[in-house]
Amino acid sequence: MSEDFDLGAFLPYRLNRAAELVSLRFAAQYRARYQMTRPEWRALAALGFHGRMTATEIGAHSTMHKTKVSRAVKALETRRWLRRIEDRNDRRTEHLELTALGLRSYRDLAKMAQDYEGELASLLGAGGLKQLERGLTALEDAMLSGTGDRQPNSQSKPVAKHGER
Amino acid sequence: MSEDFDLGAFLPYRLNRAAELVSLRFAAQYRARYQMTRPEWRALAALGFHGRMTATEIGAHSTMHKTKVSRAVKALETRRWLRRIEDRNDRRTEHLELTALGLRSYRDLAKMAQDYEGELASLLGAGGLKQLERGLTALEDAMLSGTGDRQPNSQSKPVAKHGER
DNA sequence: TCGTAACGGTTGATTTTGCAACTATCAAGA
DNA sequence: TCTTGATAGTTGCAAAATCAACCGTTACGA
Repeated sequence: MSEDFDLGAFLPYRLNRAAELVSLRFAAQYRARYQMTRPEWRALAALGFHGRMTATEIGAHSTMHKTKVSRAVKALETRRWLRRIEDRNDRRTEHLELTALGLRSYRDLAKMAQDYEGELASLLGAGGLKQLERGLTALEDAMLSGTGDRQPNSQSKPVAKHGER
Repeated sequence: MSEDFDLGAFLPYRLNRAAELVSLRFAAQYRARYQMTRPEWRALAALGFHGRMTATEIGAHSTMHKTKVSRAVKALETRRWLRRIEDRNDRRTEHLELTALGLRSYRDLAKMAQDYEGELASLLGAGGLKQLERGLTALEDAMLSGTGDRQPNSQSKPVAKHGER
């Protein structure tokens, strides 16, 4: 059966699995506490951590598609956790900023995140954690700078479907 | 703003990002070549690699929800890439097996996967790869054995037999 | 040998996503 | 000024993921 391809060792497979295991557990926490979705938490975290930023910046930062960001922002706005501030020089963009309410929630969630991180760290042990972090750093560097953009077209027959324009 | 929580270093965040970057690029390949979805590729890979197995086993292995597996299997069956084999002792379960056609596609895809893995490895460098792998192993061990909790499945199973490696 | 609970798997409804097309704005030329 | 082409962000819609209920079957204790 197995020829020489080892599925269990295949990096995308392992990474996905790991990411799922790690983030689902945390997602369950903020979901239970605030009924918030993952994109919402991500946007909130970005804003809380970096302070005022635009939707596009949030997207770039958290690798979320702009529609996801748009909807997450709308949801947070509805909760009155953030407000939009227009740019005087460019009326297309809007700067986003957490309200006091939003900031409070952010702090609470950041605390939870830290706790969770500590939990993970102790589960992993110092050695495992360090290796994982280094490995991830290497990967990030490789993926982002190594090949420039993110259009996947290395080898393989393209059967381009949509696309023109 | 930032207090002491560092979003950019938050493990779930980094892992998700990494997993996305790595698997999306590969997903684009098999999608372009065979018009197949991620669950389909996963099911195919599991079957191709492990040989005959049941839908539940596939799910346990690839951490896919049973409905996802069910639909992926149906799709693969429609393509005539797999066949169902009934169990003589238990008429609820069905064993799944790739057809010759399915096996051929699996081999082709496994080849692509290997190529991709090689590409990743060279991007990462020997050191980075090794660290990432070790870190992932540590994480897997920690998450799976460290705390018995499993996914939020309505019908959870008693600790899947992860003969994994 | 019932009755009940659990299991393997499927289906339909609901929610979430991703893509494409759209609005509105800006910027640079001709 | 009038085009043409980007850019920021939103929205409609179709594909995909999730959830809950379901069917037929099996396991097991009373």
